[in-house]
Amino acid sequence: MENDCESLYRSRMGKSVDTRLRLIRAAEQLFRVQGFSGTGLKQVTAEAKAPWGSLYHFFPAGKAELGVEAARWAGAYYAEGWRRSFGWSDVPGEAVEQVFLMEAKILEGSDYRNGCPIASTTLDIASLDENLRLACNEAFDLWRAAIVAGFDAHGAPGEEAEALAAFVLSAMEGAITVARAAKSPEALVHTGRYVREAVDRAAQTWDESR
Amino acid sequence: MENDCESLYRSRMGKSVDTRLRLIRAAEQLFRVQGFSGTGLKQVTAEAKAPWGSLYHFFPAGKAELGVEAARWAGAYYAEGWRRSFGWSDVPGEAVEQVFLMEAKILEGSDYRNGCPIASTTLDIASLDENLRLACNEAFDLWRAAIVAGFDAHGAPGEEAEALAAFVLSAMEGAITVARAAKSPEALVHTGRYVREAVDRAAQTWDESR
DNA sequence: AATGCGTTAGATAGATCAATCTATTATATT
DNA sequence: AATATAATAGATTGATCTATCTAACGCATT
Repeated sequence: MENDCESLYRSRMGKSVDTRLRLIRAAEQLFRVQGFSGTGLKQVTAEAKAPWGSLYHFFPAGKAELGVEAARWAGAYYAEGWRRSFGWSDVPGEAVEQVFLMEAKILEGSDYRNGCPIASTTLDIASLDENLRLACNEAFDLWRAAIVAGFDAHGAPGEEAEALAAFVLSAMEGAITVARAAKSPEALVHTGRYVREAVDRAAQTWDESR
Repeated sequence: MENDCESLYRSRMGKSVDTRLRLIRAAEQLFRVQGFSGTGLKQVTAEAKAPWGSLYHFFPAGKAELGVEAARWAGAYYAEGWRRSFGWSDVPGEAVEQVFLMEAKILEGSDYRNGCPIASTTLDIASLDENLRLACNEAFDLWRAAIVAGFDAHGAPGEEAEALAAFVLSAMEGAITVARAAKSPEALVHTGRYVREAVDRAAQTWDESR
């Protein structure tokens, strides 16, 4: 419903959407580095090169609303990343491990600052703001669904695909956290290997001829 | 060095250590619920029922120092928990899965507020304060070492024990995060099961007769 | 040209933040 | 008992935070 309004809105207006999107993306990037609570709105407008007045023009409910939109944006964007990753290999375990290794590269390339905006927002605010918690959960759910779809395409039974995807997503999120604390890719590399083995083993029982 | 000073200090003084420890524990608990940046020092003193002046008496460097001590306390405390958990079962995979299920109970019993103080501090501040990052990393390292010791006791080769422990720890941290966003134990239950299977499979190759 | 609306612009308020400061109370040692 | 030091107590400061407010600007359509 709101999405329909939004896309209609976007098709009519031009420049303003840029500002709105720049604010969302700046928030999302800052939340990755320093969390939701650690990020000030002044900093968001500065990073987005957006005027202060525009922030409350586009997000009348303030920081919480911006957080929800940042979570939605990250949810949709990285779900697409997961979808693409399953095209990297016909072996689902291999594709999943590649995501871990790619994430390790991203962390290394950003001095371990470029983490997950959903995880940091969840740990900061999920217990205090129900709307933000739901937005974070929906982002995780989109990612989980993308992983499930990747397993489904290889004939995985629905229930196993769901459980396995929850495991893959959890392992990824935790490995990012541990790797950031250590400033080392080790957690991602080791976790990625064990996750791949688990996926490969599960995939052996799947019916590829479906 | 500082630890020697501290224990000497503690053996002489009585009540003050209570206050100091109450501040650390209050900080640790608040960081779990709402993260490092989301927690105000006023709130810490209120929760600890400690006078404001005592905070800067015991932690002259302020919030960062309190965060380091909270991370150290959590590191030592939960390392002991991991150590105990390996006494719960002779099968290491079973013991590890029990930790996942116990964590699920802790989350359920706290309305999914009682998360990991190290993870939330890492995602909030690890990129901005090197001392805090190191303290978080040391906490994760203590936990990882405790898990390694559990595997070693079953004859695991050192290198495999290290990698497997990094995987177990990452999966646990991520599952807590995802479970909190969902307000559901599912991520912990599913992740715990796949982690147990991975540990069991690895343990089959270990020499129990050492 | 005039009108209307979306957007920009930034000053400002009011609350809260971390941190500093002085003074008082409690405790241990001499 | 006297002294020194640790700990308590809380007022206060200056910075920063979120949010509100008014005014101006840009750009359509009329």
